Amino acid sequence: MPELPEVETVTNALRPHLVGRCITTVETHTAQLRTPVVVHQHPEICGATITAVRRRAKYILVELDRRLVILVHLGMTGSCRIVTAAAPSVDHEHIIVYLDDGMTWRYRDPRRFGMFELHPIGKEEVIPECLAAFGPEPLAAEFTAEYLRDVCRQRQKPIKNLVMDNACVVGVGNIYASEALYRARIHPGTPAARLSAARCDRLVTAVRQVLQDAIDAGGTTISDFQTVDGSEGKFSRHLDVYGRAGEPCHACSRDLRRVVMAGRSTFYCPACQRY
DNA sequence: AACACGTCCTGAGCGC
DNA sequence: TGCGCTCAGGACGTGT
Repeated sequence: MPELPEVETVTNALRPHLVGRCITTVETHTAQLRTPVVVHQHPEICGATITAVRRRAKYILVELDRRLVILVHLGMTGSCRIVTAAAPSVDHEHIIVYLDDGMTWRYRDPRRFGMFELHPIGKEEVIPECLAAFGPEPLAAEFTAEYLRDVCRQRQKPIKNLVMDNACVVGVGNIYASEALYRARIHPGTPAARLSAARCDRLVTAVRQVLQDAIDAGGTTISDFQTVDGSEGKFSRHLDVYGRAGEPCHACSRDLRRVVMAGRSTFYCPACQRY
Protein backbone atom coordinates (compact mmCIF):
# COMPACT_ATOMS: atom_id res chain seq x y z
CA MET A 1 0.00 0.00 0.00
CA PRO A 2 2.57 2.45 -1.06
CA GLU A 3 1.97 6.12 -1.11
CA LEU A 4 4.62 8.71 -0.43
CA PRO A 5 4.18 8.45 3.36
CA GLU A 6 4.51 4.69 3.29
CA VAL A 7 7.45 4.70 0.89
CA GLU A 8 9.07 7.12 3.35
CA THR A 9 8.24 4.75 6.20
CA VAL A 10 9.61 1.71 4.36
CA THR A 11 12.76 3.62 3.40
CA ASN A 12 13.40 4.61 7.00
CA ALA A 13 12.71 1.07 8.20
CA LEU A 14 15.08 -0.51 5.67
CA ARG A 15 17.96 1.88 6.30
CA PRO A 16 19.36 0.47 9.57
CA HIS A 17 19.20 -3.09 8.19
CA LEU A 18 20.93 -2.29 4.90
CA VAL A 19 23.45 0.53 5.33
CA GLY A 20 26.96 -0.84 5.84
CA ARG A 21 25.97 -4.34 4.75
CA CYS A 22 27.70 -6.14 1.90
CA ILE A 23 25.58 -7.99 -0.68
CA THR A 24 26.68 -11.58 -1.12
CA THR A 25 24.16 -12.90 -3.69
CA VAL A 26 20.92 -11.90 -5.38
CA GLU A 27 18.27 -14.46 -6.26
CA THR A 28 15.29 -13.72 -8.54
CA HIS A 29 12.12 -15.73 -8.97
CA THR A 30 10.53 -13.77 -11.79
CA ALA A 31 11.85 -12.31 -15.02
CA GLN A 32 9.36 -9.47 -15.31
CA LEU A 33 7.91 -6.88 -12.98
CA ARG A 34 6.82 -3.66 -14.69
CA THR A 35 10.26 -3.80 -16.26
CA PRO A 36 12.49 -6.83 -16.85
CA VAL A 37 14.32 -8.06 -13.76
CA VAL A 38 18.02 -8.30 -14.61
CA VAL A 39 19.66 -7.31 -11.32
CA HIS A 40 21.01 -10.84 -10.77
CA GLN A 41 22.78 -10.69 -14.14
CA HIS A 42 25.12 -7.95 -12.95
CA PRO A 43 28.04 -9.72 -11.29
CA GLU A 44 29.37 -6.44 -9.89
CA ILE A 45 26.46 -6.31 -7.44
CA CYS A 46 27.94 -9.23 -5.50
CA GLY A 47 30.45 -7.88 -3.03
CA ALA A 48 29.09 -4.35 -3.25
CA THR A 49 28.51 -2.45 -0.02
CA ILE A 50 25.31 -0.52 0.64
CA THR A 51 26.21 3.07 1.47
CA ALA A 52 22.83 4.81 1.76
CA VAL A 53 19.06 4.26 1.56
CA ARG A 54 17.02 7.24 0.40
CA ARG A 55 13.64 8.14 -1.07
CA ARG A 56 12.94 10.25 -4.18
CA ALA A 57 9.29 10.54 -5.24
CA LYS A 58 7.86 7.05 -4.67
CA TYR A 59 11.17 5.38 -5.41
CA ILE A 60 13.50 3.82 -2.86
CA LEU A 61 17.16 4.34 -3.76
CA VAL A 62 19.54 1.78 -2.29
CA GLU A 63 22.95 3.19 -3.05
CA LEU A 64 25.98 0.96 -3.45
CA ASP A 65 29.66 1.76 -3.68
CA ARG A 66 30.95 1.44 -7.29
CA ARG A 67 28.50 4.23 -8.30
CA LEU A 68 25.56 1.85 -8.56
CA VAL A 69 22.07 2.26 -7.16
CA ILE A 70 19.20 -0.20 -6.81
CA LEU A 71 15.98 1.56 -7.76
CA VAL A 72 12.89 0.07 -6.12
CA HIS A 73 9.30 1.05 -6.84
CA LEU A 74 6.50 -0.64 -4.92
CA GLY A 75 3.85 -0.06 -7.60
CA MET A 76 0.44 -0.83 -6.16
CA THR A 77 1.17 -3.95 -4.13
CA GLY A 78 4.93 -4.11 -3.57
CA SER A 79 6.44 -4.67 -0.12
CA CYS A 80 9.82 -5.29 1.46
CA ARG A 81 10.85 -7.30 4.48
CA ILE A 82 14.04 -8.21 6.29
CA VAL A 83 14.21 -11.84 7.44
CA THR A 84 16.89 -14.45 8.04
CA ALA A 85 18.28 -16.36 5.07
CA ALA A 86 16.60 -19.52 6.39
CA ALA A 87 13.10 -18.01 6.38
CA PRO A 88 10.83 -19.77 3.87
CA SER A 89 9.71 -17.92 0.75
CA VAL A 90 6.12 -16.72 0.48
CA ASP A 91 3.90 -16.32 -2.59
CA HIS A 92 4.94 -13.56 -5.01
CA GLU A 93 8.33 -13.11 -3.37
CA HIS A 94 10.26 -12.21 -6.50
CA ILE A 95 13.68 -11.05 -5.32
CA ILE A 96 15.93 -12.08 -2.43
CA VAL A 97 19.05 -10.07 -1.65
CA TYR A 98 21.45 -11.97 0.63
CA LEU A 99 23.45 -9.87 3.08
CA ASP A 100 26.73 -10.58 4.84
CA ASP A 101 25.11 -10.72 8.30
CA GLY A 102 22.94 -13.76 7.55
CA MET A 103 19.85 -11.69 6.81
CA THR A 104 17.98 -11.18 3.56
CA TRP A 105 16.11 -8.26 2.00
CA ARG A 106 13.08 -9.58 0.13
CA TYR A 107 10.81 -7.94 -2.41
CA ARG A 108 7.24 -9.21 -2.81
CA ASP A 109 4.66 -7.88 -5.31
CA PRO A 110 1.49 -9.84 -6.25
CA ARG A 111 0.43 -7.52 -9.06
CA ARG A 112 3.97 -6.97 -10.36
CA PHE A 113 3.39 -3.29 -11.07
CA GLY A 114 6.55 -2.37 -9.19
CA MET A 115 10.19 -2.38 -10.28
CA PHE A 116 13.57 -3.46 -9.01
CA GLU A 117 16.38 -2.14 -11.19
CA LEU A 118 20.12 -1.59 -11.03
CA HIS A 119 21.34 1.76 -12.39
CA PRO A 120 24.70 3.42 -12.75
CA ILE A 121 25.11 6.96 -11.41
CA GLY A 122 27.15 9.40 -13.46
CA LYS A 123 30.15 11.19 -11.90
CA GLU A 124 28.29 14.48 -11.47
CA GLU A 125 24.93 13.14 -10.39
CA VAL A 126 23.50 12.08 -7.05
CA ILE A 127 20.46 10.29 -8.47
CA PRO A 128 19.95 8.17 -11.59
CA GLU A 129 19.25 10.10 -14.76
CA CYS A 130 15.79 8.53 -15.17
CA LEU A 131 14.54 10.46 -12.11
CA ALA A 132 15.90 13.82 -13.22
CA ALA A 133 12.72 15.10 -14.93
CA PHE A 134 10.57 14.83 -11.82
CA GLY A 135 9.01 17.86 -10.20
CA PRO A 136 9.81 18.96 -6.65
CA GLU A 137 9.22 16.96 -3.50
CA PRO A 138 5.98 18.17 -1.92
CA LEU A 139 7.65 18.66 1.47
CA ALA A 140 10.64 20.54 0.06
CA ALA A 141 11.00 24.32 0.06
CA GLU A 142 10.74 24.56 -3.76
CA PHE A 143 7.10 23.48 -3.67
CA THR A 144 5.51 26.89 -3.18
CA ALA A 145 2.24 28.55 -4.14
CA GLU A 146 4.10 30.63 -6.73
CA TYR A 147 5.58 27.50 -8.29
CA LEU A 148 2.19 25.76 -8.43
CA ARG A 149 0.50 28.82 -9.92
CA ASP A 150 3.14 28.88 -12.59
CA VAL A 151 2.63 25.21 -13.44
CA CYS A 152 -1.15 25.74 -13.56
CA ARG A 153 -0.98 28.54 -16.12
CA GLN A 154 -2.33 27.50 -19.54
CA ARG A 155 -3.28 24.04 -18.23
CA GLN A 156 -6.89 23.08 -18.87
CA LYS A 157 -6.88 19.72 -17.16
CA PRO A 158 -8.54 19.25 -13.78
CA ILE A 159 -6.38 20.30 -10.84
CA LYS A 160 -6.71 16.84 -9.32
CA ASN A 161 -5.05 15.27 -12.36
CA LEU A 162 -2.35 17.92 -12.38
CA VAL A 163 -1.28 17.44 -8.76
CA MET A 164 -1.05 13.71 -9.43
CA ASP A 165 1.37 14.36 -12.30
CA ASN A 166 4.95 13.64 -11.23
CA ALA A 167 6.19 16.40 -13.50
CA CYS A 168 4.24 18.92 -11.39
CA VAL A 169 4.95 17.57 -7.92
CA VAL A 170 5.91 14.03 -6.93
CA GLY A 171 4.32 11.67 -4.46
CA VAL A 172 0.71 12.86 -4.47
CA GLY A 173 -1.28 9.73 -5.26
CA ASN A 174 -4.94 9.11 -5.85
CA ILE A 175 -5.96 9.08 -2.18
CA TYR A 176 -4.03 12.14 -1.05
CA ALA A 177 -5.04 14.15 -4.12
CA SER A 178 -8.68 13.87 -3.02
CA GLU A 179 -7.79 14.50 0.62
CA ALA A 180 -5.67 17.58 -0.10
CA LEU A 181 -8.32 19.13 -2.37
CA TYR A 182 -10.92 18.59 0.33
CA ARG A 183 -8.76 20.31 2.92
CA ALA A 184 -8.13 23.17 0.48
CA ARG A 185 -11.88 23.37 -0.33
CA ILE A 186 -11.21 23.14 -4.07
CA HIS A 187 -13.41 21.07 -6.40
CA PRO A 188 -11.23 18.34 -7.96
CA GLY A 189 -12.58 19.11 -11.44
CA THR A 190 -11.51 22.76 -11.41
CA PRO A 191 -9.44 23.54 -14.52
CA ALA A 192 -5.92 24.22 -13.26
CA ALA A 193 -5.63 27.60 -15.00
CA ARG A 194 -8.63 28.89 -13.06
CA LEU A 195 -6.97 28.56 -9.65
CA SER A 196 -6.29 31.89 -7.99
CA ALA A 197 -3.05 32.59 -6.13
CA ALA A 198 -4.90 32.24 -2.85
CA ARG A 199 -6.26 28.80 -3.79
CA CYS A 200 -2.84 27.64 -4.98
CA ASP A 201 -1.53 28.69 -1.59
CA ARG A 202 -4.26 26.71 0.19
CA LEU A 203 -3.56 23.65 -1.95
CA VAL A 204 0.19 23.69 -1.36
CA THR A 205 -0.43 23.95 2.38
CA ALA A 206 -3.02 21.15 2.26
CA VAL A 207 -0.76 18.79 0.28
CA ARG A 208 2.09 19.35 2.74
CA GLN A 209 -0.14 18.89 5.77
CA VAL A 210 -1.93 15.77 4.61
CA LEU A 211 1.32 14.04 3.63
CA GLN A 212 3.06 15.06 6.84
CA ASP A 213 0.09 13.86 8.90
CA ALA A 214 0.22 10.53 7.07
CA ILE A 215 3.95 10.18 7.59
CA ASP A 216 3.44 10.85 11.30
CA ALA A 217 0.62 8.27 11.41
CA GLY A 218 2.76 5.85 9.39
CA GLY A 219 5.23 5.66 12.23
CA THR A 220 3.39 2.69 13.61
CA THR A 221 4.09 0.63 10.49
CA ILE A 222 7.83 0.76 11.20
CA SER A 223 7.65 -1.67 14.11
CA ASP A 224 5.32 -3.98 12.18
CA PHE A 225 7.61 -3.87 9.20
CA GLN A 226 10.57 -4.94 11.33
CA THR A 227 8.83 -8.01 12.64
CA VAL A 228 10.18 -11.24 11.25
CA ASP A 229 6.90 -12.32 9.69
CA GLY A 230 6.63 -9.01 7.81
CA SER A 231 2.99 -8.50 8.70
CA GLU A 232 1.44 -5.33 7.37
CA GLY A 233 0.07 -4.07 10.65
CA LYS A 234 -2.61 -1.47 10.87
CA PHE A 235 -1.77 1.74 9.18
CA SER A 236 -4.89 3.65 10.08
CA ARG A 237 -5.45 6.54 7.76
CA HIS A 238 -7.33 9.58 8.84
CA LEU A 239 -9.27 10.10 5.67
CA ASP A 240 -11.92 12.79 5.35
CA VAL A 241 -13.29 11.87 1.92
CA TYR A 242 -11.52 8.92 0.26
CA GLY A 243 -13.79 5.88 0.11
CA ARG A 244 -16.60 7.74 1.91
CA ALA A 245 -19.11 8.32 -0.92
CA GLY A 246 -22.62 8.66 0.51
CA GLU A 247 -21.30 9.35 4.01
CA PRO A 248 -21.60 12.79 5.62
CA CYS A 249 -18.95 15.49 5.22
CA HIS A 250 -17.17 16.06 8.54
CA ALA A 251 -17.62 19.83 8.07
CA CYS A 252 -21.14 20.31 6.68
CA SER A 253 -22.83 16.87 6.90
CA ARG A 254 -23.79 16.83 3.21
CA ASP A 255 -23.33 13.46 1.45
CA LEU A 256 -19.88 13.06 -0.08
CA ARG A 257 -19.69 12.08 -3.76
CA ARG A 258 -17.62 9.78 -5.91
CA VAL A 259 -16.82 10.52 -9.55
CA VAL A 260 -14.28 9.03 -11.96
CA MET A 261 -11.63 11.41 -13.27
CA ALA A 262 -8.93 10.23 -15.67
CA GLY A 263 -9.96 6.70 -14.78
CA ARG A 264 -9.48 7.10 -11.02
CA SER A 265 -11.99 7.25 -8.20
CA THR A 266 -12.30 10.77 -6.90
CA PHE A 267 -14.11 11.83 -3.73
CA TYR A 268 -15.29 15.29 -2.73
CA CYS A 269 -17.90 17.31 -0.88
CA PRO A 270 -20.25 19.08 -3.32
CA ALA A 271 -20.96 21.82 -0.78
CA CYS A 272 -17.50 22.56 0.66
CA GLN A 273 -15.50 22.23 -2.53
CA ARG A 274 -16.13 24.78 -5.27
CA TYR A 275 -14.94 25.40 -8.80
C1' DA B 1 -18.30 -8.54 -10.52
C1' DA B 2 -16.38 -4.38 -9.70
C1' DC B 3 -12.65 -2.22 -8.14
C1' DA B 4 -7.86 -1.48 -6.35
C1' DC B 5 -3.23 3.62 -3.04
C1' DG B 6 1.10 3.76 -10.04
C1' DT B 7 3.04 4.44 -14.27
C1' DC B 8 3.72 3.96 -19.30
C1' DC B 9 1.94 3.90 -23.90
C1' DT B 10 -1.24 5.12 -27.41
C1' DG B 11 -4.10 7.87 -30.04
C1' DA B 12 -7.41 11.75 -30.44
C1' DG B 13 -7.77 16.55 -30.72
C1' DC B 14 -5.97 21.00 -31.40
C1' DG B 15 -3.02 25.14 -32.63
C1' DC B 16 0.34 26.55 -35.75
C1' DT C 1 -0.50 17.24 -44.06
C1' DG C 2 2.44 17.27 -40.46
C1' DC C 3 4.71 18.56 -36.19
C1' DG C 4 4.47 19.20 -31.27
C1' DC C 5 1.91 19.39 -27.45
C1' DT C 6 -1.89 18.18 -24.01
C1' DC C 7 -4.91 15.08 -22.20
C1' DA C 8 -7.91 10.78 -21.27
C1' DG C 9 -8.18 6.04 -21.35
C1' DG C 10 -6.40 1.47 -21.56
C1' DA C 11 -3.11 -1.93 -20.17
C1' DC C 12 -0.36 -4.17 -16.95
C1' DG C 13 -1.31 -9.60 -12.64
C1' DT C 14 -3.61 -10.63 -8.73
C1' DG C 15 -6.50 -10.14 -4.75
C1' DT C 16 -10.73 -9.09 -2.28
